[in-house]
Amino acid sequence: MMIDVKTLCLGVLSRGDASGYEIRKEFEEGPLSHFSDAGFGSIYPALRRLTEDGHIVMLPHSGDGRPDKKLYRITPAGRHALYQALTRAPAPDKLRSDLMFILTFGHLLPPRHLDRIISDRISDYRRLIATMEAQENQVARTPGESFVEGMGLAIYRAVASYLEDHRHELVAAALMENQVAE
Amino acid sequence: MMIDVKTLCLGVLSRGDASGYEIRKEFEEGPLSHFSDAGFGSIYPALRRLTEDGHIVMLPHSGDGRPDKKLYRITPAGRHALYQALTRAPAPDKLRSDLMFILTFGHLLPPRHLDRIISDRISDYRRLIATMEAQENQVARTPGESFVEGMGLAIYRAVASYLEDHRHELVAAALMENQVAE
DNA sequence: GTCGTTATATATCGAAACGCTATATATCTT
DNA sequence: AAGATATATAGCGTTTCGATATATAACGAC
Repeated sequence: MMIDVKTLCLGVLSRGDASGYEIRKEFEEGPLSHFSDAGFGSIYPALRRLTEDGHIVMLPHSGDGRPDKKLYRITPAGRHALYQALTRAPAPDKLRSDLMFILTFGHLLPPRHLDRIISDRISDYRRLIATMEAQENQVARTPGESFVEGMGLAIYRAVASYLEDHRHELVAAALMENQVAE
Repeated sequence: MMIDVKTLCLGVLSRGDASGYEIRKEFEEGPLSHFSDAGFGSIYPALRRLTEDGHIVMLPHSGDGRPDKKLYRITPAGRHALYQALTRAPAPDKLRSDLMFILTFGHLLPPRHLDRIISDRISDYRRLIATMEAQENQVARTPGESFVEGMGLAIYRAVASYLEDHRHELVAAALMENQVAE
């Protein structure tokens, strides 16, 4: 059974107080962004449930900045719940990939479309890899964060390289299928 | 916006008639298993919606075997809907990984637990890679299927190799953290 | 200073999916 | 024959998704 959004939020809050919006930002840009995702529609209900569970508390308003901003802090009970989750056996990873689904039928598609989506995805990954490499020694990271950042990089490199090395095979199959159809 | 379970089912049915259970089996064992997943709780409602949409039809009972078995067939309208989805730009891939979440905090965990979950995951991947490699020339595949199978293999190899090459770094950090705590 | 744009911030909603359970039939093994 | 496993459909409460709504603060251009 996979780690749920409540636990993901506890993970973010274990590193410091945060608002719902800031937690969402962590999922988009922080160390968690490579392997987690959660939208507002799940974060806010999760924060409410965590508050009811006593795993987090909402801090009193600081009086400066945004009057509507709610800051949350993890409690000792929340740290314990997080630790329980971290010392359990991990569920298998789950990947959802439109690209791979589309490429399964790639030989049946217009070669131009096929070539475009592969090119675009290679560009996306190469850009992301360059950004991560540029940040590699600029950002303070824990050993764990460095480890998974490296792991994410290894995955992105493998995918980009595979697409670069093998794209011509699939595009050729699409061209041949195209000729057979004519 | 990601490809939904309806479209995934159309993809399976585009290769031949199938029951709900058989579609689920494709997500578990077939070419789709590396990058898609859908449980019965989403497949059956999706099949019902696809039937209402006119994208699939339920075949008359064959009279032999299971009396409760419902076989579905894709319609021309269903093929068109699938084609529309396949010629759209793919959404970014989404990975959910308990392992990477746990490893983010790995240096804070008991080194024995850490070592165990990494070892287990390496074994899982090495076993999966061996199975895929053994099947590589035994199973009839379309060019698209071969392409994404190779892509899946490249990812699994990258992850297994990274874990093998770098595990000692994280375990050492956990041991040091352990000593500091004592 | 004003106005428009962008960022920050919380919350909600309908639809879809998740994870599990229930029930039933067929097939296989002992 | 009995028990275990595989095949088969379906449902259910909970969670998540993806989008939208509303509001305030900050920023940039003029």
